[in-house]
Amino acid sequence: MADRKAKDALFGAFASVAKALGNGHRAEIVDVLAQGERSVENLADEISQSVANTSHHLHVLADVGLLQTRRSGTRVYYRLASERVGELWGALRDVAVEHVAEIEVLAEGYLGDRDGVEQISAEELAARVAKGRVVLLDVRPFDEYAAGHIAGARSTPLNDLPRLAASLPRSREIVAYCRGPYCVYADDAVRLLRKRGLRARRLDIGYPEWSRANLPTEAGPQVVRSS
Amino acid sequence: MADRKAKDALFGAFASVAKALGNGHRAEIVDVLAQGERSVENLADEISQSVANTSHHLHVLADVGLLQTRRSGTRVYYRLASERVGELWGALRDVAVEHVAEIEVLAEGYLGDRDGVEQISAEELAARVAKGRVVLLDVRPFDEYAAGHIAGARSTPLNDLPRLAASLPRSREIVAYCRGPYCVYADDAVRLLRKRGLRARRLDIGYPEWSRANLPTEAGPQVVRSS
DNA sequence: GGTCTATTCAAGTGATACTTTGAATAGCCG
DNA sequence: CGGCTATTCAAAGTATCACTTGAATAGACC
Repeated sequence: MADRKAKDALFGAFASVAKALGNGHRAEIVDVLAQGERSVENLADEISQSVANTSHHLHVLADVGLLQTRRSGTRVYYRLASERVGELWGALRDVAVEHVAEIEVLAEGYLGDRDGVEQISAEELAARVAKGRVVLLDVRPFDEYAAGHIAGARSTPLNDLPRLAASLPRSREIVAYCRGPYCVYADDAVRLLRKRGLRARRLDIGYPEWSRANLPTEAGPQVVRSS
Repeated sequence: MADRKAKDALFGAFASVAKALGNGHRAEIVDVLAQGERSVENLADEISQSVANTSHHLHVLADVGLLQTRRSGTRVYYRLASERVGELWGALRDVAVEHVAEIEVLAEGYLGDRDGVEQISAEELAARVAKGRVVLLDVRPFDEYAAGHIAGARSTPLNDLPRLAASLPRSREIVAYCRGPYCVYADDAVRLLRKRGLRARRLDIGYPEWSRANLPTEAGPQVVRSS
């Protein structure tokens, strides 16, 4: 084949995208950015890295085109370059969960024992929300809620949950959701609510997956901020 | 956060899948295996690498769980661990095409000038096949055709095409397809047919994408082998 | 000018990735 | 069993890259 070199170059370019995602910190960055844009400092804090190092990783992702930036005053905000990048991240995570043996163990190590954290599927939740049978709590930080949330959800950041738990109805089931299937927030929320005797489950996916499935969403602080 | 280490480990495991795909040769291997299982020797030949090196790369992919093997006599056959791996590869390629700037150039370098290689979308083809308006040619190697092909397609490996071109009808449009949107076979076929004055276009995707879209397929050499 | 944020640079650290070679293994065939 | 083939393994060679840190710089705002 005369064009072996050209073929290698083309597939090398395809592989460059995978290479950019092939680092734990960068994977985490993409996971966070799937919730919405973030400043460098904010991201650095989220992934527990120095600003310089975070900036470096952001450039690796931006150089292959996975991220875009916006400047506002002294801050630079990064976001996923398109919806498809979020889909790719989701596909990558799903394949990892299905095929990487140790993930089950690592997930339990991070999320804790999931006995007692019952899950509810997106289909079932969608049906129940439509019938008004469920109190739906978005337990992510408020900014992420404001950037977009499941239709009908109420913002209840994890910090505020202990205070607000008393006001939740005992007669209806409570469902909590957060960033994704491997985010701790909803698990923690469910454990807290159950300890107080409330009926609570967590959605088995997060907001980005819900949104990508074209299920109903809203944006902006339309529901009263819990503060 | 007390569980920073656990979180790093979990996301590191997610990233390990991307790392495995982060090499041109391995990306090419996955692309080939999306057509069906292959022996090591066969793959080595396809990607123009030594058997030992190919075996090494196969193990990298198999170690993270992306591939599975089957032994038959003295040969070992590798295949994608699941349909989802093929989807992941497709998502990766799509994101690369959309966001990696140089891919357009590299693709032209490999596929050649695509003026004169008109494309047809899957939707349009599906409609036309249903109405019998199209002669559909699978220009991949026969084994891949036998493993699965678009319903109604005829196997016409590129090598055999010059000989068979004369028997193709001038009254109907001819559509060729192959392994994927960045496979040369269909482009070469269209150029050859056009040179002979036939009306030919290429499908803008390949068999794996068609199959994943749940469009009609068949398996086995049901249509007479062109040989 | 002073402050804040982000980027860049230089440097250290450590290691990893890819390929080739030659030998070893495992199964087939006569 | 002995010879054959296909694949794997181990080791070595090669090259280079990846990640992190701390300090310097640049740009924007007040």
